[in-house]
Amino acid sequence: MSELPKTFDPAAIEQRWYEHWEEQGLFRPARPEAKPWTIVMPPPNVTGSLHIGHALDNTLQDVLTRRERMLGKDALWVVGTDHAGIATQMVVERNLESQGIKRAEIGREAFLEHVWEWKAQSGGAITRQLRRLGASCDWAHERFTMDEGFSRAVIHVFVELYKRGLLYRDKRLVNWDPKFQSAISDLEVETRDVEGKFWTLSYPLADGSGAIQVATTRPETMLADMAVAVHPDDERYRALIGKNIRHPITGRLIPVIADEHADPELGSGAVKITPGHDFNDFEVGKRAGFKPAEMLNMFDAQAFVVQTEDGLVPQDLLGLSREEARTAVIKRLEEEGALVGVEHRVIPTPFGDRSGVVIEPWLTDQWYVDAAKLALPALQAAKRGDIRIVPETWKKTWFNWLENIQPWCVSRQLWWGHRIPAWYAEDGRVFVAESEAEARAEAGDQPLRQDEDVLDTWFSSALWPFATLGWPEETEDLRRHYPNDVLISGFDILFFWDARMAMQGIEFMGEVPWKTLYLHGLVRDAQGQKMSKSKGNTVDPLGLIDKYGADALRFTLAAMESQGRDIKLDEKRVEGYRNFATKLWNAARFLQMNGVGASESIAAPIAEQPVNRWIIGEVVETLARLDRAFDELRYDEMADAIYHFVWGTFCDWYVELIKSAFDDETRRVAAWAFDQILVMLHPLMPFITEELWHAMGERPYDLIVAKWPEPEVQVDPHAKRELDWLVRLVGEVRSARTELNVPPSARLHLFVGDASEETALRLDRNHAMISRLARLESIQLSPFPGQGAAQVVVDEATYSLPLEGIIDIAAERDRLEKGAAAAEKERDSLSQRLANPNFTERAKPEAVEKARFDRDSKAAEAERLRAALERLG
RNA sequence: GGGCGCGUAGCUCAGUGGUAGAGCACACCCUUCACACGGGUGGGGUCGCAGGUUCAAACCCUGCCGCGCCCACCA
Repeated sequence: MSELPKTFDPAAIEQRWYEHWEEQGLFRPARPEAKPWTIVMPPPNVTGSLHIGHALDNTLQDVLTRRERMLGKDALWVVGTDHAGIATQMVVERNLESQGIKRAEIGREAFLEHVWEWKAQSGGAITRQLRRLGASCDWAHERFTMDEGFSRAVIHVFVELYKRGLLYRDKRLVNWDPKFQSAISDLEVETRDVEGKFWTLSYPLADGSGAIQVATTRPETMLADMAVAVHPDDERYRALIGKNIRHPITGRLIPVIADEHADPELGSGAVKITPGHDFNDFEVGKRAGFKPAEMLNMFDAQAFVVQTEDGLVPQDLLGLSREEARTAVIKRLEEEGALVGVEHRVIPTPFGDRSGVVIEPWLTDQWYVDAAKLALPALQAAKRGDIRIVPETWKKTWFNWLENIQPWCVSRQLWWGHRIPAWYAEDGRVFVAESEAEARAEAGDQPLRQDEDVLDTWFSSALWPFATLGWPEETEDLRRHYPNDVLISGFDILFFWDARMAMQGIEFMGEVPWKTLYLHGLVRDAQGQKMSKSKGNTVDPLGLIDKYGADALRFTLAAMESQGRDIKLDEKRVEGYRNFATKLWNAARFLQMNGVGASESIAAPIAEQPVNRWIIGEVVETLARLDRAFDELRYDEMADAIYHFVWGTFCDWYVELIKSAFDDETRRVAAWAFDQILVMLHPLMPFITEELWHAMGERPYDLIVAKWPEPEVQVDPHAKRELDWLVRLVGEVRSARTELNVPPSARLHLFVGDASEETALRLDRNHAMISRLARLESIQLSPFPGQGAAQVVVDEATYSLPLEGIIDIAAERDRLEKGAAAAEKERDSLSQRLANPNFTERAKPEAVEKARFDRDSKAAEAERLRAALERLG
């Protein structure tokens, strides 16, 4: 046992304990016989740094993991990092550019070397930061989405999906990011409203018989127009269907076609069709018989105007950006008198979520996963309950998304990532294989060229729950730890990651990846604003850890985590829980000073004294609350249960009470109860609890691997009632003292009237404690004979506190009057209810019974208070 | 246009059918021998609005108002 310093300094203990746990292998002690329990950490970006969202996510995971470990299970928390294709490539590219190095100039291999170098340099940051938070993951088996084994799994999945017909190459419109010059998936597109214009243009009929008006928000794409569509039922245009239009700028002859896409209600009812640059028009174009390969394209990869296949784009427009082209096109139309009208309008516009530039629908060859086929089992799994989704409200979102899922574009025109295992022969044939050798074996003797593209980062991270366990090898870990027990993630990656994991997990493992999916909200600032670097309102979790300790931050995040709601983080809360840690620290100091050490037994000690029997019962009840909160994944409830027990029950009452009676029994019970606190609090506050665990005495093992309590003892109802009475009595006396302005230092005599035998016994048993807490000089079992006393009523008895002339009679009368009136009001309202036959006949008998009991006790209390008023004179 | 959620004490949030809760903030008192990062006592809410169901509604139902998020191709 070591003596504790006066104040708790988290910085002094956190690193020491973390290193100890890790060095001793305590995050995953060998437990081959134990029941496995598994969770995988959403892999953070390898070159990223810990933000408050990570802190929340990983706190929630660590809390569960630590408890499961204490429950004796083989608790495995898989940890690793993600190569984060676009994000990482972007950072490295920017770094190189600041040194004047261009990616395109140095080439693929040299660039990748730079990325690996950057990974080596900055890749450890986030894992070091996770350690500071106290994350007890299995570092010994840390993974990376581009490590050798994982990459093998990724390639294997690609090839398998291809063989199963679930993955294919296709030419169609994709969301093209002109900044990254890569395709991105639907999910990476963010639609934002932008102030724009809505132009109405006049397209002349080729035969000179008139013109059709069309409207557009993107006039520049008219350079690739291939038709004008009208609704087949639209009488106004029926005669024009099949006629040609001479395009006002290119002179291209384009047909007027009939298609239901044209909405007669909108604009003129006629719409220009640009299949190569608009998703709707692409479909219309296909219906009109255009093959994707024939669709006109007028942009290069950076969205600058290029010549169309038919060579009809005027020379002066070539090389312009989208914005310049728009201006130029409008100017020309104006000059030709083809511009009919302009109105201002809010245009929903697609942006790349990372690049922030406007996304261009662009015609390219890409690899697609048949997501609809993979989604079906994931959908059913949640419907059947094989995946329990918490909070349940997300179920509907899950269904809705999976039911309407579109093909998933998985190829990216990047260099950093898993290169697509497809090889092209000169004759155009494609060979998908796990290695070039295999492809060559299939292709025979001819030159092969590997696909230049890499896979979407999420394609690989979707395999996280099983590829980290050794798949496709049939390892022991895989057998024991798949499916995982829980997945904890922010709802912002529900589609990106969670749903894809479910899809891939079921496809390749035949089972859901996890039994429970817990979704938490976003961490916002104290004003409820989304945190962002540009707004400058981010909260640095490491700064908070420096200032208040990791335990305080963890406790705050858990306490504020309530059923997936967003968290408004206020530093005051962190401060408050730091204070809580200090409170616990000082309770430990107090116990130490009074000869309380480590408990000799795990089982609750035998106790005679009510105060000790009571606190044992309170531990048992707190444990039950805590276990329930864990079952329901209610982190706020976990925090609330332990916080109120430690501060409100243990420190405020038990410790205060036992100050007057430190005997051996009390020492044993206090030691046991405090040990239970350390165990129960450990998942939330691992550092301080481990420190105190050892500070309290010699231990055969560390707290991190201590046994989670099992409720072996019963609550003693007698002790509970007795202490409840004691707390109320002390409270009443304190309240009277304060309200009558009795100096805190004054010690009063207490006279007790109408005490039952039980009350007399209780007063006798707890004499010292009551006197101490209520600051009494004496307690006498007889009514106060004189006048001028403050009086309080607790149950059947009336207690008088003579104040020898210092009492303010008027104040005391007010106080008693207020109490009596309150009791009478409640009595009357209950009487009224009981007088209603509808209530007594239809309400549940227990409710009626309770109402009667409450009415009677309120009536009695009112009577006693009235009597006290009488006595006051 | 669809879907989800929120509106309870000054602030942040629990509470989901039986007499309104917590933390912080606020007021007053206290250098009581673990702790002022503390102790004691107290003030403060017609539970967004309006209907309905029920013996009984903050809680269930309907509508409305306000706020937020997600999904969706209105040219």
